[in-house]
Amino acid sequence: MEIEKIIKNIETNYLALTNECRKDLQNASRILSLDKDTVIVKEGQFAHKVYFIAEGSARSYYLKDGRDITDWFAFENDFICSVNSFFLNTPSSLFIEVLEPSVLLEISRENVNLLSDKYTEFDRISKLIVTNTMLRLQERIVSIQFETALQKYENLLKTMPDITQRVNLTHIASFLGITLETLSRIRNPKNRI
Amino acid sequence: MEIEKIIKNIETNYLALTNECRKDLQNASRILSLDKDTVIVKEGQFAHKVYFIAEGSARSYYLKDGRDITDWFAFENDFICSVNSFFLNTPSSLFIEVLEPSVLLEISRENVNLLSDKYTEFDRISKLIVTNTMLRLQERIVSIQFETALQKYENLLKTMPDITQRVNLTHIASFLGITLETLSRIRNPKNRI
DNA sequence: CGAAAATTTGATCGAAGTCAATCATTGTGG
DNA sequence: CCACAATGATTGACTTCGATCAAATTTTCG
Repeated sequence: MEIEKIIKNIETNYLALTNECRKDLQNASRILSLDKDTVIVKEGQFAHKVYFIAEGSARSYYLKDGRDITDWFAFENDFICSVNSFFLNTPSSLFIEVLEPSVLLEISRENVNLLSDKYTEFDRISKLIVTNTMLRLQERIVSIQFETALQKYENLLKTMPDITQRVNLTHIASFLGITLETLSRIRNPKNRI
Repeated sequence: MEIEKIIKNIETNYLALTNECRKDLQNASRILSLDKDTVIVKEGQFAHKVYFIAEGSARSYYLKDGRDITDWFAFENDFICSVNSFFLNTPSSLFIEVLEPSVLLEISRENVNLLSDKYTEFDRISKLIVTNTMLRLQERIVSIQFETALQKYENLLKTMPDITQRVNLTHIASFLGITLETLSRIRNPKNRI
């Protein structure tokens, strides 16, 4: 996939850019074509890049008492980064890995800031992403706090219907904050009655 | 409390402003002196104001199956707004009420946007607030998902040590996603052993 | 094909929820 | 300024959802 096409996708999914901004973004970006299971960010690293998923999928995860907990999934046209490291310039508490063969667009924080300062449209896009993320986190808190395991799962399927075909259940379970066993039982209609 | 003092507090807690920006902010703001229990935002309203707490405290809450669930607490030098309504211009899903006699600075979204466009420092402050909120939500998800009721409570006390003196336990319990009864048992050292 | 990984199924346990009653605190009107 | 509602918090008995531990089964892939 060529960089022009990817940037066009960003524009259709977020906001249109001026020609000049588009050109600058192109020069500030790098395409990564990655195999399944490639880890692109490790815990402890300073992770000052953000990734746009052109093709494939990725997840961020952390280790809590040795257990691998998925924090976030990203699919086509989503952005993903190590939030604390990218925004606070601290060592990453997250890992990020690609879940399928994927094509990503990588942009550094430095370039994001430069482009945001130079182009209002770009600043709008970056604000939009942060705001949307904040709102999704808000909704997720409500979901985690007051829904049963089944409701959480059904909720997830509403926003990401094909996730079970693309991501293994272990990751989905940890994302939902339930065990793999519970998720398995929930998915079996016999156990619902 | 005078508006100059309040804006000075915003500056010391966030970022310094130029004289011109400070003056514009002053003209764009309004002071509210409110009694305990005053509801300043109701569900269903378009709530395009953000409030800075100069004195006192406030909470946002929503009704889930008729139950009053606290979504967020704000104390001195915090900002609070109905996130979905302010950022997406949708009817508020939240109520906001003052928990103590309070002094708030009210600024409209329109003015926030005007000031952000005009002054880079102001834009930085607004980005800072959104980013910090996002990071706090992220941490809260981890806390909700993997901690026991006791750990959640102790966690809350770390970030807001005087909360139990200022907010009643019903609100604290719903904020933590536990029942009032559980919170009460947790707080009694006899039940810990 | 066979080993490793992923998922399902079963049995048991425990943290926190629910329902209900009691106790404590606050605040208002007579 | 007390009395007595009203609100807020505690305690108790019981239940339940989902966790844990363990084993079996299915799928994936070299």
